[in-house]
Amino acid sequence: MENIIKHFDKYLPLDDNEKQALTIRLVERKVNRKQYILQEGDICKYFIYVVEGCFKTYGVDHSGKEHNLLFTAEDDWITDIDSLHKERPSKLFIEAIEPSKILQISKGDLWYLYTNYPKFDRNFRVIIEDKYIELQNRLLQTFSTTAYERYESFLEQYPNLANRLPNTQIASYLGITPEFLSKIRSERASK
Amino acid sequence: MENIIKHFDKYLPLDDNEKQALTIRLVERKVNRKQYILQEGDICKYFIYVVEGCFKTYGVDHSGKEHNLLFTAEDDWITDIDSLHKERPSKLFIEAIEPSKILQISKGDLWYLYTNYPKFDRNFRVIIEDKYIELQNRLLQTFSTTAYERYESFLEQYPNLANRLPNTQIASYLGITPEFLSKIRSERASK
DNA sequence: ACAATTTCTTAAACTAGTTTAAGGGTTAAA
DNA sequence: TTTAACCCTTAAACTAGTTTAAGAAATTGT
Repeated sequence: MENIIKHFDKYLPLDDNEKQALTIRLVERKVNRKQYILQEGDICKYFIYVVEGCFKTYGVDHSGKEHNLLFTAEDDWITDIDSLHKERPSKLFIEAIEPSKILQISKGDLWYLYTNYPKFDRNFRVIIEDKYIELQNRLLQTFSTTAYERYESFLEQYPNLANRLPNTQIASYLGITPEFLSKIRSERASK
Repeated sequence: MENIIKHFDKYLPLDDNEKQALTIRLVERKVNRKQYILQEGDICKYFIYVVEGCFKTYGVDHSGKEHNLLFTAEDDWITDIDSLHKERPSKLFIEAIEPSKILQISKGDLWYLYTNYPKFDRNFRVIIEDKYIELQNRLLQTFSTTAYERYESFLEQYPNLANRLPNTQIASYLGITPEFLSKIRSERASK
């Protein structure tokens, strides 16, 4: 629980009341590698804080291929906002790629915090704004750079994740096939 | 000003105090076709509500090509959240593609509303969540469909914009060249 | 420690989308 | 009402990235 309190210090720090209100509503869970915390068709019920481990969020296209939208590691939040808010079936899978520990808060509890402790409205507004920025940069990059450049900047931006993830997953994140990533890597290596 | 009040009715409706606090902080501006309300390198100063007209938000790659991230028409919001929040130079251009009318609120005034009228924290949280969902769906689609499919679904999703925009702009939004869009269109027509 | 599964690489044939070029059509401003 | 700027289309040559296939290497569960 310490981690998540420290996490909020980066935004508007919580007072004791707010800390208490938050912590009694968080449920800790352990998640195994390859275990799903959300599957396509489910209605997403939780906003989730990752204490340790790593998750991938992906969609599956009509030919069955997976496309990684994002990775989420320690001290970051994950959910399907679309499904959580609109209470409609998710189009996404969220799967642990390492043994992980999470803190989850249900939609009802989160709504309770929003209406009774306005600071949560503020903090989650900023958290989501940060995620919006991340996504916008990713989209811009996807349109305006080659796969080679995207791989370079992935390595720079997530030096930490690059070691922990199989190349198949990175390829899916970059929007290319693992075979082509392999080619990029061998070109890179010969320099 | 009526429009924007009605707009908030879709979220948590504003009471008279809040309406007043908002409207005295909004500045109305007319913007000509091809006029910028944000240019690369600028620090974005406003959160903007589009009363009428239409804007494109795009980035320019190292070879000078434009890539449209999104279009924003009536009764929608536009800004560069990244630049506005972090006060760093924007990577984006926001340009009117029709003569337009906007209501702008400065960062300082918006922050004032956030801290003194918590309902704005709430409402803007939800507005940004909706924009996040939009962007996420767009990214997923970009990865998992062909240009042909993307064009089809653009026509479905924005029947309204399809007539108002030149094909060059649509191509840039779809992430393809105008020449290839032209090919897609002629294939479509021959069916 | 072993068997099973997943992952990585290479290479050849292929394809979706780009580039370059050129002609004709439309819009907008002087 | 002419000129400039932009827009749309077609077509041929090209290229970034895919597909298919197959073998070797690394991880993982038991």
